[in-house]
Amino acid sequence: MSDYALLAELLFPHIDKTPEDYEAVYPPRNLPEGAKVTRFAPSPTGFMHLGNLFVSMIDSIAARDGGVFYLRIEDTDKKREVEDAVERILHGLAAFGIVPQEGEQADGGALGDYGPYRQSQRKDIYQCYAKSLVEKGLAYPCFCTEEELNYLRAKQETAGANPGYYGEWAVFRNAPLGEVRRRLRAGEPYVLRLRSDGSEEKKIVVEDLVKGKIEMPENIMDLVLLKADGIPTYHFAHAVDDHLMRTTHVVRGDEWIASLPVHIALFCALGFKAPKYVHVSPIMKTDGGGKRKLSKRKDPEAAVSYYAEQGYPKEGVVTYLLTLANSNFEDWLRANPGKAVTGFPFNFKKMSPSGALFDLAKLNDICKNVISVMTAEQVYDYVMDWAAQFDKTLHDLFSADPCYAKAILSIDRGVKKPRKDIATWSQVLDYVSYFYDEAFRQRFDLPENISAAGAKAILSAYAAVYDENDDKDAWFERIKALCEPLGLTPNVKEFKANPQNYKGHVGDVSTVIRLALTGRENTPDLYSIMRLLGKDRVLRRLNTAL
RNA sequence: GGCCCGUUGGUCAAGUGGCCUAAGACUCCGGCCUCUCACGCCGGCAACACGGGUUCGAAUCCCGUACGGGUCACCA
Repeated sequence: MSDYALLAELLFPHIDKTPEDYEAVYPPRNLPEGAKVTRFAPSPTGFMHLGNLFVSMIDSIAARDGGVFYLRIEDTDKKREVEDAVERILHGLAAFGIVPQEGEQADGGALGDYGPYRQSQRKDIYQCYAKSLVEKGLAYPCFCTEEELNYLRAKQETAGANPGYYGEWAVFRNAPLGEVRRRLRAGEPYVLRLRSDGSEEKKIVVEDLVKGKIEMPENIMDLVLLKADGIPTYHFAHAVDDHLMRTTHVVRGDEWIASLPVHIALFCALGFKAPKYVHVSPIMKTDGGGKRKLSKRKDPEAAVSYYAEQGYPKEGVVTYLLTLANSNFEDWLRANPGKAVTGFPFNFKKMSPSGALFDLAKLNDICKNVISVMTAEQVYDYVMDWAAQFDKTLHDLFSADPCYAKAILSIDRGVKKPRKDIATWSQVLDYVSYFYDEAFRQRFDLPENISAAGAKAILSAYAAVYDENDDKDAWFERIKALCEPLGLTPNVKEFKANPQNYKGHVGDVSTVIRLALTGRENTPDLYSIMRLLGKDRVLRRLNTAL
């Protein structure tokens, strides 16, 4: 038995499976040609960053056409773990219509044949591959303490060498078997390190699907594979899991690019074929003069939950994100109205290699468009869902009389040029408030060109002739008829041509009425509003406005 | 500092050597429509980071500079 084999047995006596056993348990997936296997692999902190949503969305859309998108929990760092994290992650995704077909579930179970999907439950698998690496002389135990590592770094600094555990500096790289055995017997803690055979002179080349060709020096670090507690580092788990779970495309933030040499080295040492990499740029925001990544600590809009709370329609957020991912998405949407987003021919290569600035104005515009083409019924349902959780006042108002609520939402909806007033559900209460006596605050801010007496005259004259049975034309005729006795003109064009001849025009009349009925100068179509308000409310407001 | 990535209007971006007098969308500003507002329509402001090459010809290819970002853990 070789020293390596001896060492492997010494380190992992309890591991009796071989990599071949696992290969048999997790065979290549039987999928249609070209189908992609993607995964979302968060650590269970429970916090969903906008970037996480962005990546998951890409994962999920890439796995269409017979592929698989699964959720894997990377809980190799117990310090960061949070209760209920998986549930929160799944909720965060589902709120935007993203549902992994496979992987960890909220109830602690899992879907799929390639599990467990929680890294803390895969210890034996990692150790099996670690053992095989030791047998091949590609990994070894290192007994350095934190202090020793600090000392090493200090020494490298004074020597002008690059810091790190590598080459000549790797103290346990060639430790004799006897010493290892002695330390092991003494119960000294150790980590397992890769015995790197890389050379700085040589390059690795990775064809990234968004960044293109990336060339970097080979890895020379004897990086940690297994931590002192026997749990793998991200790098080692990535190689083992993505191979065994047969991931074809790894979509992740581009902060991982720097680790590419390490990952390539690991896939190579383990004898695996590396997946395709899709390194996406972070979503940025401006800060002072420059731009920076959306920060979990400083920016509330970095959290996916923010959009739910603010009441952004999920389709709007997804559309915006998709626009950032593939800028032709908006054009496609316009050309294919009503089609499900899953029909969009998403393309990794159309993703921008540089980071996009988050643009709230654009998001709002998209959301307004999205909501404007919904039916009143749909809007009502969404609003109720949102209000149930975030706005009791609105929820009470809307549930008291659903028909009335839907009638309000129907104004200028379902026509060729629908109104676009609403960007978020949280704006709905303000939008509809004057339809409800409970929420209506009567106030009358006199427009500049109208006197209090003039306004009063208009209101009383109108109250005298108002007829709730008028159709729209009759209604407008009645308002126009009010003009001349009061020194105004019903003809706006005429007014514009000879403003000196009149005190105002019919627009001023309707503005005064509008003000009395709604408390604001700008609203949707007044006639529709009055029909909904009904005779009693109209007359009461007309009479009490001033 | 080493290594890597990026850089077209205020923002997202099209563009893969001649079709670029550089598209479209958002924002902003005019105007039209109009009972107000919104919608819609018409129009406008506004960009290839800089310097060298290669080429008949460069936003596009190469080199350098500047600026921005990332990364150098027993975190992911």
